Amino acid sequence: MELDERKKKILQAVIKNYLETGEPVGSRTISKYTDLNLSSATIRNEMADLEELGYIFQPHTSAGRIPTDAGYRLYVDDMLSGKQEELSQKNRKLEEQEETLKNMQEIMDKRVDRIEEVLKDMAKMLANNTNYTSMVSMPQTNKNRLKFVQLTQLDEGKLLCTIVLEGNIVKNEMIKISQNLDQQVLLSLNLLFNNKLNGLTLQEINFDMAANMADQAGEYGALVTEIINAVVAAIGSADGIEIFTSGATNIFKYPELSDNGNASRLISTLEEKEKLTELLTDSLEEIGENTTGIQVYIGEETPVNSMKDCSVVTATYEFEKGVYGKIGIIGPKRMDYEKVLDALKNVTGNLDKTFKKEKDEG
Amino acid sequence: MELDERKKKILQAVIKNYLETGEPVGSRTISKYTDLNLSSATIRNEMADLEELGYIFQPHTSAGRIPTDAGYRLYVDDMLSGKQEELSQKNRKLEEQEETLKNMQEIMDKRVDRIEEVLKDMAKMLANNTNYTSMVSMPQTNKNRLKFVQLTQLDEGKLLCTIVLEGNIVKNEMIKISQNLDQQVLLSLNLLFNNKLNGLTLQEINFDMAANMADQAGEYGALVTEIINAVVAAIGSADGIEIFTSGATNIFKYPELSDNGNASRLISTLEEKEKLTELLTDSLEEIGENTTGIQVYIGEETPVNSMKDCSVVTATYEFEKGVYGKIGIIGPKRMDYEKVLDALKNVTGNLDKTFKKEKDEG
DNA sequence: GTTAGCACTCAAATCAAAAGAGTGCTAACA
DNA sequence: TGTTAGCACTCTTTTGATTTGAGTGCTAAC
Repeated sequence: MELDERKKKILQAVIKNYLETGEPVGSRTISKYTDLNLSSATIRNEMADLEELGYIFQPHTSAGRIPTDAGYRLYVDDMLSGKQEELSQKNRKLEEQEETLKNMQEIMDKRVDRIEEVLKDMAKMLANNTNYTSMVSMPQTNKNRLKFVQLTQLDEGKLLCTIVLEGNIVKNEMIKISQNLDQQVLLSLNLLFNNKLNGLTLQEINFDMAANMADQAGEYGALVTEIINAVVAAIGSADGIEIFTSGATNIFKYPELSDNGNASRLISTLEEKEKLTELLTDSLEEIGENTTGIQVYIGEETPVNSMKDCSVVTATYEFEKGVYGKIGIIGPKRMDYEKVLDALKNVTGNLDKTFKKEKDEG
Repeated sequence: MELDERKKKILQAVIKNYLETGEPVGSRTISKYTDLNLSSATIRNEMADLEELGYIFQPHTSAGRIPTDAGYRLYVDDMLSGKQEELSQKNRKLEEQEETLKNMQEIMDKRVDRIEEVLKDMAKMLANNTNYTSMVSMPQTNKNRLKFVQLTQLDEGKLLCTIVLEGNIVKNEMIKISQNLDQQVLLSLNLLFNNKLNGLTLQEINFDMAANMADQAGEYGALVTEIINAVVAAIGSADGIEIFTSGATNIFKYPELSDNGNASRLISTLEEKEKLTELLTDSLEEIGENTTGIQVYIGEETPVNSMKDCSVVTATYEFEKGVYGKIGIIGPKRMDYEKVLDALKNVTGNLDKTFKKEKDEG
């Protein structure tokens, strides 16, 4: 048995209907809903086939059908392959997105210096707009270049190390030192670091270089090593992957996500954030020019256990050349994929533009 | 009718029992539970009186009694007045707190530079330990003194302003400037700011001073004003009151907080955080030497709407002289007040010590 | 290949009855 | 006069039986 055109149409009708209502859909509904002009009996036969093929299933004997993960997958892949895209996009843009776009502009016009703020606002807007939960990761710094280091003696035995990365991400590290430094020494250390480390990525600051610099610093060798460690830690520290979430409570709008202690588990994951990194760091390397950087996890496909009843859609934005961040949506499997994909494309597009502009003028 | 000793004992018994079980408690239970040696019938009479006095009530005719807000209030006030404190504290210390204390030490031994980290860890530990939700506010900066300002030219037209407050709270502001500055000017500007503003609070940096400094700066007057504004904004900005929460999902352990959409409302408040400021900024001024800085809101007493079924206990810690932060617990009205009060006292005590030590050695 | 018709299945809603916890009140008791 | 035993009463919760209704699969006819 294979999936002919009619079966495909019926499957799509089932899914669309289920997305809207959240109720299992029966043959009678489809018989009216589509323009196929088939009786419910015929639809029933076809649906039995679709069930056998693994695209839909019945929660119990006397209920309508619900899409399986495979069913959703087919549906989403179809959508991603872009056959219906132009059409739907046009419709949406006109109807809904108008105000979305206005909001977005507003957020972007905000002081652009503060990426964190921008991203948080973005997440909030996305969550409000889609009625799902959203998450954003700060641009991954592990490929980011060091732009500037500034050492300042703050107290006896305390050195404030201000580290600026390409794209003006600022980090502060406090270093405890055993010896006190006079202004002169501090100045030359500052020079040393900016000369040697400027423009380097985390990977490029390797052991050799550190040893080399320590040598060069003579009696301050130990200190230099200490400082390099701090810089490295600041840039690439494991908790460098900062993630913000928004709209966690939207999950209460979908009983399948909030009943039976699911809410607790889900919100726990959102609160702890560690698991989210799996969704937002994964496969950054795989992104080529040809793909959109969009990834869809449906149900069991997600690597996060508490989200096996969810679908997760993530998209990649480019902060600057080679430095990416991700933005994602978490919702029920019966989410409005079309809307979500549109919204994400929109947002990442805008982010890309904003950061590019920012960079050009800076 | 008044509240004699026996009634008080019975009320306490009712509350204690209810705290443990979460079920309405009946006369028979009390008759056995207490050492009063009274029959259930007698207890019933007394309970009827207590109900009339407004300290307990029946959810329905054939159920046991539950404490009212007033009942809880009496109970908590009694506890706060410290009559039974010594006894219970000793018991607790021995039984439970031992590992708590060990945890705390561990957290405190962490790099102390990072208040934010310390506070977050503290909140997490508190939540885990009490099984309630916790929140912490960063020390209020609006009374904090400026310690150090550092201006750095970052790009064309961009000035990075690193601001360190007493207690080593570091903030970064990015300032867009119209004119470019050479190294020499930057140096003297740095000197100017550190000479003039060092050690001042937000209040002490007033208009006169700003005008004065602008005058003194000659052709850079406009720029100086711009920078002072940035400094002031950085210190006192409305979003300066940072709040961290932890253990939000603990509310699912208490049906009265999670049923009927309560969970959604509560977690929403925790996520948005704005409302929490009402709990964590309120009445900082009222704290004298004599009080412990502990505040208990029971049910309707809380200023936050979504928490009318909760009790909130907050405590104040001293970050440094005159600079306070707060730490709080949100739980059901039937929370274990004794445990919570102990835990909070413990934590604030430790925070005070840590920050004092930190300051002394710095 | 399509459809009408019908028997069948099973979840969900409805309803009635029973169980159980706890009370208030009365009458007896010390 | 305060305390207690006893009992009728109330109201929630549990349980079980019945009904309802949506939807199916199958068969036979078109």
